[in-house]
Amino acid sequence: MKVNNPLYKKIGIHLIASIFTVEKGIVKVLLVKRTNKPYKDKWALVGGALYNNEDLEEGIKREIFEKTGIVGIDVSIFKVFGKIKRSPVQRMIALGYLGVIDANKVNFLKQTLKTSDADWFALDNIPPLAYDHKEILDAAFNELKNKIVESNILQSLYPNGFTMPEIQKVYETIFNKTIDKRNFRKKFFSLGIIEDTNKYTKFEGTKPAKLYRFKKHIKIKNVL
Amino acid sequence: MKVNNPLYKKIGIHLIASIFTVEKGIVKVLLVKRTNKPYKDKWALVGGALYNNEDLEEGIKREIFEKTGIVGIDVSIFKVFGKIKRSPVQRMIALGYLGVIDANKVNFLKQTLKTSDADWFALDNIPPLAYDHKEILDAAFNELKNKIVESNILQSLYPNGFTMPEIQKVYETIFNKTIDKRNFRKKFFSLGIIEDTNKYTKFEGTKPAKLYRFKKHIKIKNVL
DNA sequence: ACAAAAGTGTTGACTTTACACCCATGG
DNA sequence: CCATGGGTGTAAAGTCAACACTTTTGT
Repeated sequence: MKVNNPLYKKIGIHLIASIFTVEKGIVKVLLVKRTNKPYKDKWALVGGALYNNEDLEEGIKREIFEKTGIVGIDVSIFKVFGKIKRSPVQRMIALGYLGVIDANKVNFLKQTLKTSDADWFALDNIPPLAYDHKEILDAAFNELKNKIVESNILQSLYPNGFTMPEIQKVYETIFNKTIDKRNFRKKFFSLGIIEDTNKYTKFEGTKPAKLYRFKKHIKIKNVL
Repeated sequence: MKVNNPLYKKIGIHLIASIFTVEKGIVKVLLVKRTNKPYKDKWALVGGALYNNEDLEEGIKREIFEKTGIVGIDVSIFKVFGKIKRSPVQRMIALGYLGVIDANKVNFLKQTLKTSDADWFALDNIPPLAYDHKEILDAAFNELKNKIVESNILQSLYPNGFTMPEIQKVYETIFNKTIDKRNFRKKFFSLGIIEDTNKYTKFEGTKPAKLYRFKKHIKIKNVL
């Protein structure tokens, strides 16, 4: 069978990742500078167009690799952006992806075939972005706030475990408010997504802090 | 600018709606029988391919109209289905939509240019479906259970208001369990999405039941 | 007057929030 | 010995689940 109706042609899929990190009380997102038209020399979220011979997951990972050199990052889809003119070239539907990594444990390329620069940007200091990427970024940050409550999305920030004070600070940063430490511990532990190691390490204080880690497999809560 | 990379071509978007109704304690979904290849003469969810000159919302409404004659139905996107071989014709990404209407207040066409039949099917009596529509339907029903908890998605079932006993029955049907009526009233009212009318009507009993209605503007929590 | 469904409150279990002091370590 | 952040419990308020009787109407 062949597709003949011209209205069905010339549609593409953008896979666009908002990759966040949290550092010293600041949430940052990874942006790259484009070298190609359209939006040449503009900053943009990491991503690009899906190939017709790859699955979505493959596609977003390939795009992240091509534009940053980063491999092994977990991202998940959270929203669809479909306005007719969101791309000036041809009709493109964007699938928004969300991920979190530790800026200190990842190396990314400053330049690739399609980018001339890459960097972390604090959310209150975002330069003008290509396409509708600002809208996508805002939606992604909003989704991040939902996701950290009952998932292990922060696991990639702490592959080797974390202390309560430090992860509490991440929550406080993302939610932009302070949380009582006794209540935070009780709640966070009772979610059942973390477990005790028997190690200790230091965060900000002089007293060693207990090290926790995310459980490997988190069961997703069903409404029913 | 032109798109040259052949890997970017030959991708299309399916817009696929799972349209539910609830009747006499049974949840049903609207299916249509296809007259075109592929999956000729198979039952399918309502939907089709997006045109490159229409917004997503326009597209799904056009598809619903073309395949059923129904207008004015509200649907919202809930998930993306992107496996490479989900369509045998060419690469298609499906956007899954979800809606609810009252089967008694809507008329749909048994035949259209692209369908030879249409009907409501109880969820435990679904025929073999085209494409991956069974998977889409299952995901949609699951999403329906989430959505009815904190949205006015059932509004279309009751444009003129509803009584507590009748809407409780809808909840019990969808969740397939009984609910204490005192607790149901308290919870449902406290959600803040409905309001009192001062009318009364009859449901199953002889005693008139108070009529409630959904508030006009509820912000709906979308998963996607 | 009776059948059938509508309507209404209270209690105990559990969850969430607010709040203050001692502990371990490095300098 | 003191400064710094790490670590801990309890009580009050709010939320959720279980449970039984009275009211209104049609026949």
